[in-house]
Amino acid sequence: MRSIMQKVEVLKTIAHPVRIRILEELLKGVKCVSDFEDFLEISQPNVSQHLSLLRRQGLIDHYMDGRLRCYFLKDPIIPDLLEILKKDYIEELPAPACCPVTKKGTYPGTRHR
Amino acid sequence: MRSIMQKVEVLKTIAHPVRIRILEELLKGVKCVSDFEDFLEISQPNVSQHLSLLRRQGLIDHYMDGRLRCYFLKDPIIPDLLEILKKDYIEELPAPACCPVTKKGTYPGTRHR
DNA sequence: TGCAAATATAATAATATTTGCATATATTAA
DNA sequence: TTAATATATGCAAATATTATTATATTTGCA
Repeated sequence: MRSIMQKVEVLKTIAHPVRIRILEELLKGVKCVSDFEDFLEISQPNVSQHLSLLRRQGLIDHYMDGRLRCYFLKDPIIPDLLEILKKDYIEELPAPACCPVTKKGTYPGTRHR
Repeated sequence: MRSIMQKVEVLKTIAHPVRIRILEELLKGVKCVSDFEDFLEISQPNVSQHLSLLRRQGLIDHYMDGRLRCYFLKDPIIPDLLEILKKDYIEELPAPACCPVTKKGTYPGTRHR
């Protein structure tokens, strides 16, 4: 099981527009740095920076393909997370029945919304 | 569908040790502020701060129960995300066959690991 | 009415993150 | 060997996040 801090690390690592797009792209298959450079329209050093953060966190890995570096997904949590983020949720969660007992005792409650 | 930026917002909001613990606790049921104060052993303003961020992002909501504020989960993505974070993954993802064609052409590749 | 409990808000200070830019390194091709 | 391509690294400026302290608001009750 991941510790709380490991969970936080994974989430923080993914929580960036460029990195989400990199991961979504890697879900489709292997890509090299210059592929991302075109696709994301950001500078090469910036692409490398994001890739190397993702790699440090163990979320992706790469192999050498001549002079290209081919990146691919490594941590199995990624496809699952991306799928949930893509999913359409229609309904909110059911609001709990009013009013469960809390530490301080129960009062007649009025719903906020 | 959530936009990229909405995905980033959700992830960033969850990516904090205190907020993960708040959400995990709310998964079990309704809790009021002072419950969290004891449970998390942080100051009341700090609890309120995290709760109000979670509420601003639409992840939780509350109702009044006398002078208590009872918080509960609202966004249905939360239980799904928490479940995935809890899950134990044994194996890494299978490494892709070496070497798919990339934009720049294919070279005889050597695996990095 | 007025007080106390529960909670929220605001301002601040400390810290962490992100970004852009310049430069360094490594490999290959000519 | 040199030029070109691919990638990595270091650093400073801009920005964001966090915890803390002080203060405000709301509610129930005496």
